[in-house]
Amino acid sequence: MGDKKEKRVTLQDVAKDAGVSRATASLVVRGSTSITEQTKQKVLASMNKLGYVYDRVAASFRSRRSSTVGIIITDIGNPFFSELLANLQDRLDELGYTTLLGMTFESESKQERILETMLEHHVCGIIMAPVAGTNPTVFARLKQLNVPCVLIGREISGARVDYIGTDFQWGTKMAVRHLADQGHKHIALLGGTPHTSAYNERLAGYLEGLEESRIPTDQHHIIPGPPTRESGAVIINQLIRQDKLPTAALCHNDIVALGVIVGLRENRLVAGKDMALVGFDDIKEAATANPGLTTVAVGSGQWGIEAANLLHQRISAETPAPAAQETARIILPPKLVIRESSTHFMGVH
Amino acid sequence: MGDKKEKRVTLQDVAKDAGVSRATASLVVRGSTSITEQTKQKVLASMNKLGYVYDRVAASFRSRRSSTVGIIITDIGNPFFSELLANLQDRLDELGYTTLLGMTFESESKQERILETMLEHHVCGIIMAPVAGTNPTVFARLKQLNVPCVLIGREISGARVDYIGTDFQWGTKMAVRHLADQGHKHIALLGGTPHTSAYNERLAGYLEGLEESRIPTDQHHIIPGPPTRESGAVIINQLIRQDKLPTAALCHNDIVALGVIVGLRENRLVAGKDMALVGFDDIKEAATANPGLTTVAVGSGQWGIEAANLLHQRISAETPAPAAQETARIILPPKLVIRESSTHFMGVH
DNA sequence: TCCTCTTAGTAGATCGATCTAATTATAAGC
DNA sequence: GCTTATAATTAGATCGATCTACTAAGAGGA
Repeated sequence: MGDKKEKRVTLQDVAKDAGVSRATASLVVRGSTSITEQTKQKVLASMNKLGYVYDRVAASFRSRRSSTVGIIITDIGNPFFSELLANLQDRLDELGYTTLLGMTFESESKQERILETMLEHHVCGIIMAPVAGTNPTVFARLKQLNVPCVLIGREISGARVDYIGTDFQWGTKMAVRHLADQGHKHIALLGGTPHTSAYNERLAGYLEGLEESRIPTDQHHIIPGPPTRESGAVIINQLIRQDKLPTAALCHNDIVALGVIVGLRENRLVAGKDMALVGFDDIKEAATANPGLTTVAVGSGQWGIEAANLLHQRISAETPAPAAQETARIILPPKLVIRESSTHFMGVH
Repeated sequence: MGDKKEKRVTLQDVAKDAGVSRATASLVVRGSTSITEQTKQKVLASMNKLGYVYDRVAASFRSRRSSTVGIIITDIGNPFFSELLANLQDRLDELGYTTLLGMTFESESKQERILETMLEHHVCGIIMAPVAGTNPTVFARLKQLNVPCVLIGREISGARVDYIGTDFQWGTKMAVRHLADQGHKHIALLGGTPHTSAYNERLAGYLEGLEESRIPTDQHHIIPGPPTRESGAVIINQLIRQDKLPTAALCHNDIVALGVIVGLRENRLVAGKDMALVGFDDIKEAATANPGLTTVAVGSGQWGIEAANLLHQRISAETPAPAAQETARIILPPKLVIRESSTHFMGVH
């Protein structure tokens, strides 16, 4: 009958019911140690009785702190990111953070809008896979506002920010040498967004690997492209039309490689047999694809956990001298996982 | 030198600089129409000059409103959910919402904790794929707190909440009939979490399809299991050990089907040839798998968009009489997508 | 007994926007 | 010119928890 005003239950109400002050009730919700077990129970009982819901908005408004973390990724359509995100989110959850999610779809303007909104929400930290060509000034801004930030997978030159990634160069070199060991002389580098650290490192590793194997580089076999399945298929069709098909290819990542498999199939060619293939990331699908995809495993799940831990450390730190703080650079070692796509070649080298 | 206090720039500061009142400045940030272009420009200029950052926390604290929406999914490891999430998030972004993300990994206690935290954050709405066996009282609670909620893919009996899904029963029936049309008499139903609406509907469609095709049901060919790749492989190995392999199988979803393909391969059997296979969802991988996976497309992307639109509508509505409100039930039609996995059977029926 | 030290609890100000209700400028009608 | 209606702007209260600084009550030591 009397649901007139429907006022929210506040700490004030709880305190009154429990016969303590608002401040004491506040200390109870925050788990302060300087509260007797007895009063604590009294307050908890009242909270229960009245159906109290903690108001994080009010709390973080007053305290100028929050327990929310922003995660910004380019596109969850790539399973690499879903696997990363699952672990990241899970770990952040364990650490007591709530996550705000943003997806940029590789658009810098979208990224800036998302960042701005997250700042408006007072996130206490940000974990992001930056879009290609991100303006490093945004990181200066974050530093100025004292919001720690961890980059994953892509470094931005000029940004003094924590970074988690793998040794793309070494991983790529391993892959090239593996293909060279199989006798390949025509090894392409397919896909990838130029002007990103992740691409440049791969390119360097690719060139280095070729050189060490004394294979001349062929500019026609270095074909960048968006990191998508479609892109892989498109590139293969293009190579076939130009009659420039290499005997082996190193793909920017696994989904590009999976696209390449499809592109080959469209042309009645069989990945692995007609062309050796190596991917990058080791997403789940790589193991179950047909043929099984040889790939450079980077441990995406581990990245997520490390990123969460590192950010937590930054947030928890007192940061008395934010300027003097060293940035961390966590490089997880890549590992070549050999499957059928690179070991069943039946063509002519 | 003088970065002593580092006070945040507030609307007050902006107002003073622009020579207007705090209230006016507030109206400007909110894009009120009853502000002259002239004063608006003055205020915007001051905001720019002082580097003002809108404080959404303070705003939503005062207004008891927020522009954040909670998304709760079970596991982003399933590409079905990543595709859904990408579209959902994108649409919500367009509508001006920020998303809080939670992952339950099918744990009800986790789900309850996540929900609670989101309520503490004053989300203005929730979109969720509920875990199996979700207690309907949580929805009553949401209704009481006046937080609209849209369920996706799973209905909870007893919960009067909006729902978006597909006609699982019809989709499954179509798939069974397709297999029956190919001459199959032993069609299994593999994977899926019992006691969920999504499973029950499929089961009903499966039984109905068999009946219409005058195929007797075989309890040994109804094998539930978690909706994961691993599960698909495990089930197949189990069937082979028991020498109960059907000639065709309808899988709970695509990743189970992909797991089945792997399980078959482990036993030197070829999906499509030795056993016909139909999945559910039509994730991207279904098209590029080998063999291409016949599946029931449900338009996951569309679900996301519809869910966002519906929630937006609920949030925007005045909801003068929340109790009288009808719940929406949006059922997007499923579509059978036929690929090689169900059309190249070479065994004995 | 008196003083100090620690522990448990509290009063009152405060964070920064938005709300309500009122005020002042501007236009419109006669 | 004067009233009335409408548009533009504003003062001051307010949301609910946390913070700062303070008090009260015991504990322990000399």
